[in-house]
Amino acid sequence: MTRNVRTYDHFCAVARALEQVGDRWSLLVIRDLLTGAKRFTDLMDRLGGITPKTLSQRLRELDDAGIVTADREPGRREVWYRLTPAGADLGPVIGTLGWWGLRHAWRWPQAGEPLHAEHLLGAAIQAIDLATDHHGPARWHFRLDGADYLAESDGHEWSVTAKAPSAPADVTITGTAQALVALIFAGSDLGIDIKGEPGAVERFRQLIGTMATVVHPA
Amino acid sequence: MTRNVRTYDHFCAVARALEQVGDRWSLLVIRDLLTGAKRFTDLMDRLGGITPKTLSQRLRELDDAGIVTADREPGRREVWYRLTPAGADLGPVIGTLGWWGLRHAWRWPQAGEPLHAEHLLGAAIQAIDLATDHHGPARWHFRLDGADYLAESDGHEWSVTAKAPSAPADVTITGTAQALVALIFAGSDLGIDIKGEPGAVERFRQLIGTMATVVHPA
DNA sequence: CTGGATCCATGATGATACTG
DNA sequence: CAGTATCATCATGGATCCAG
Repeated sequence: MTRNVRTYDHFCAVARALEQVGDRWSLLVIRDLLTGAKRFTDLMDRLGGITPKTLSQRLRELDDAGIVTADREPGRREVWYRLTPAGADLGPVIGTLGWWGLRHAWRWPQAGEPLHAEHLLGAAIQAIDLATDHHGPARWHFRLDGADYLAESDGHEWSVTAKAPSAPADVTITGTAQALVALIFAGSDLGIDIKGEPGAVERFRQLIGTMATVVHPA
Repeated sequence: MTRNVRTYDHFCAVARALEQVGDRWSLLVIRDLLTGAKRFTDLMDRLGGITPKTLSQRLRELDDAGIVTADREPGRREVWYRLTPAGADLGPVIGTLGWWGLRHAWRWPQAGEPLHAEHLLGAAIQAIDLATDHHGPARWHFRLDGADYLAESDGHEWSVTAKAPSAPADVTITGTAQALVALIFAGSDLGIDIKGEPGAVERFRQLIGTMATVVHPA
């Protein structure tokens, strides 16, 4: 199988970018690597519906393009895929795409549709960043479905990382991704535990509902 | 032929957005409509390599998605395609994609590669916006290969429109797109005529070369 | 001449099963 | 765990043709 070298042959930066990341699934692979390195099967889990053939092909193409690298260590079975600096620079592309999708192509969770916490958190953070005037620092530790996520802002830029915080967070949220949807869209605390200083918890509660206010349900 | 309903079935704003605009050519159609309404054959010209079948299919899909509308007037042969407000909201997506492409996937113009002035201008404006600290207003009128373009900034946001300015511009640049490439990348004035107040012309000259400084040639 | 539609060839993707 | 092999299907490209 040779590299998919389908090009547009336009003298245009947008076309050049799409030649690298415009194939089906490519940007979703990058989306899932933005929160940290993942193994092949981690990606298979999150990219519900992709076939192993397509995933390995995309990873190889992204590697060739200098967007992804594969960490292989002798004596270890696992291969960890992570973004290169050029790959990490695609963050704003995913960000603007998600922001548009949130406002113009949203749909309520469908029956049987996989619900991954980090996809939800990515959209929530994007909505807070672009639709509120909150620009203070924040560190929120989510423990959802048994996995840890750290959402933090330095006052300018937000990030979501799939790991437990090394230093204590302002707010710790424990529960399921499903229950977090209910908190965001209905303000319901059912199945969610929120801990932290009263002021920080209050700020979190105010901000986390932002996503519900910008969605244009289809 | 039925609508291409291929979905990802992820509960994720990025995936939802890609279901609407992730098909091959879709974002390039939108790129070319960002500078103003175009006819079918205008788009065929700019989207070098697309087949009429694919273009009409994409336009129909984007229409169904509420991103594009077709203006048909009785007694007029032409159909003018333009972006809806939701379509215009994709501007930042094209912008970040082009900005990434400029830095990480640039390539010098290839022999026989079509060179369209508006694609060049879009990238130049993006580079000036993100790589300089120039945030004053500007109005530049380009007349390239016989077509008019207005690039303007209100001090916050840049835009490129494929039309002659209604009010006088600060600077008027006349020549070919090919010669503009030489100006940007080599500082060469050959084949380019620049008119305007000395201060405005000087600012233009300083800024227009920005693109050359951020490119990472492949 | 614009705005497509049609036919066929090819190549990309999907489904399923299987392996080092 | 990290893929590959095989087969089926569907989207896209190339060329051509046609209606208003």
